[in-house]
Amino acid sequence: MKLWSQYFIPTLKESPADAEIASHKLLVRAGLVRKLGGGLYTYLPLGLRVMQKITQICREEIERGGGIELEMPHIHPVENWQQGPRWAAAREIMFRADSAGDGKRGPREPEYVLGPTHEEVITPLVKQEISSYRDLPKNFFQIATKFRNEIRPRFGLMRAREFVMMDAYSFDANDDGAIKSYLAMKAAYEAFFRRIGAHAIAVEADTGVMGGSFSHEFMVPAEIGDDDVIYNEESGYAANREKATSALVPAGLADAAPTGAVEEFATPGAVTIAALEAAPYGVPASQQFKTLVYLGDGKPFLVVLRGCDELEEAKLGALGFTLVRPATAEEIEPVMGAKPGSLGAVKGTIKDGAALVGIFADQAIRLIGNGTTGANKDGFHLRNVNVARDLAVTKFGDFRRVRPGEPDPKSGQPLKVRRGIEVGHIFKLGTKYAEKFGAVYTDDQKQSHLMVMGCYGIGISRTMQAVIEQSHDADGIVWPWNVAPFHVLICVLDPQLPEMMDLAKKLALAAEGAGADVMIDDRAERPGVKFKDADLIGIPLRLTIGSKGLKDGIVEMKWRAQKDVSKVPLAEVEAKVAAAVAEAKAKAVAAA
RNA sequence: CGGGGUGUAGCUUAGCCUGGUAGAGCGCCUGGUUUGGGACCAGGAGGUCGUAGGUUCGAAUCCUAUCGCCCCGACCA
Repeated sequence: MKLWSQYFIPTLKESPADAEIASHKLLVRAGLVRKLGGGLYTYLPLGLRVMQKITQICREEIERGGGIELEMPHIHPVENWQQGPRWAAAREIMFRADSAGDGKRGPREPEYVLGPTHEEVITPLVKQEISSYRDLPKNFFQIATKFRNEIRPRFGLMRAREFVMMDAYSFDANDDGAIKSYLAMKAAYEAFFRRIGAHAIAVEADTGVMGGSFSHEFMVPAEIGDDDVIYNEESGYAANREKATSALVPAGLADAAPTGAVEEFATPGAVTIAALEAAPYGVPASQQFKTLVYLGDGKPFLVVLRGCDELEEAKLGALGFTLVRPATAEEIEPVMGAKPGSLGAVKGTIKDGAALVGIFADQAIRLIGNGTTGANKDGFHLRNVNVARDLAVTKFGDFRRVRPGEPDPKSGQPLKVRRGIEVGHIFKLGTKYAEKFGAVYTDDQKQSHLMVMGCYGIGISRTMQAVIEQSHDADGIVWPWNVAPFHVLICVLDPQLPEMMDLAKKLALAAEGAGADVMIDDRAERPGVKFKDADLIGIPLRLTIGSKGLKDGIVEMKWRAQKDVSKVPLAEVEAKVAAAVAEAKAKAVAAA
């Protein structure tokens, strides 16, 4: 048991000026964290306890899912990253770990970076240590601090420059094994989030800079989340907006027949979809082709969409480029022969078609059939452009952003959208890293093969805040039992009376005997202050010992999540407290 | 990095427009009265007004630069 007066819980009546959302305010007000600088936080004793509880549950579940714990350095030789597949893309977010000495060593290139994640460390390690199929599969994990120079830290621990993450890396002999490892981790994640009392849902996600073949994000639904989840409850479909697709284009859609010859017409000054929709042209956006020019690793390519659709840039990741960005107007004209606003992908109209590495069309343009597009000649457009006959499409794909209300790819029912906080992510990586680092093993036929990898992350510190975001009320935090910094708070209203403190300690022992962490509020504060603080820090079970109750021979027992107070006769209180703790514990286990 | 906002005591802030040398509440310290939902009274400590220039007899206030922080966007656990 701990005595509040001997502990350190600096609660605040007012919210800090720089906190905007409930969970961020409560983190600070309840004395869980304090800010050092942008995206940098001290975990105060109470916050650290919560982190430790989450960490321990995470450790147990990942181990159950096949993980083996180790710990890697936070400082990485830059060579590891240069050798890996994503140095160009990832270096932006990495901190350099230069010497902060007196400068006598002289300026030098960064030789070290602070680890934002550890594929570049674990893969060489496994390459060095494992070379036989007999030693596979293996799944290594750690729970440690990560460093990312986020362009914009946000919302307290939600996006910090330094944060605690569980990261795991699986190595399998083949694809089947990798899928098995992936599914085991998915199950471990689900168990973890259930146990800590967070309602997280697995959604299909884009693989981003990690690369790899498929992935799921674990999202805690919350208004303040950074991500949009596209979902349908009945069918169970759920995907990150970046990845989400819909059944907008029917599976058996036949190509539309041409309606006439392609015809050029003058459109002076009309360089937007909206301008062509307006008089005198009157072409609905849904009948226009939108042609965008991008650079993939420096080489131009086109993306063609319906005029009414938005490009989902993340989906361009499927094209296999390392770095993708929109081309500038200066880069576009020499290739296309026109400025943005008059661009199109009609065969024979592109000035330097040979420069293009591809023309990628969203499949939804097939719904247009015959439409209007730019002529690659400033001030002119083409009509009667037939998708099958006239467009020089290299490949059709899914590049548009899905909108709510479109048919669910699983059931055809309308899709919905809601915000979520990403608290975990699992990737099936494939052999991308194994290739770069030469992680190979020998099978029972003396043949060499690349290991097939997966990687997995849970934002521990972010999860702590997500739990608060999901579980609080107007008075403060309402901790789920399994992550509460303490389970039982005993408020002693007259701590100067030894008999009250004796009773408090007796009850504390009873609660501890039943498996609870107990805090006694023995501060010389007025009752109102203690009750307000108790609600604020959100301890699940509160016992109140005061002269008023003792006169009637009772102790009060109140659950943080409920309104009613029960009065327990002194003769029964030890047993009742122990029973309440045992019951809460059992409930928390049953939920998991 | 683009757009917007903000910086005054440990915290929340007033004052700034219209320049005259900083005020409140909370917290803290002392004493007293209180004691079941953030008590009251009296006294007290605590501020180079983010920083650096400039204008002016005089700058928290006006101008310039710079830094920090917050929000929106692109990226991520």
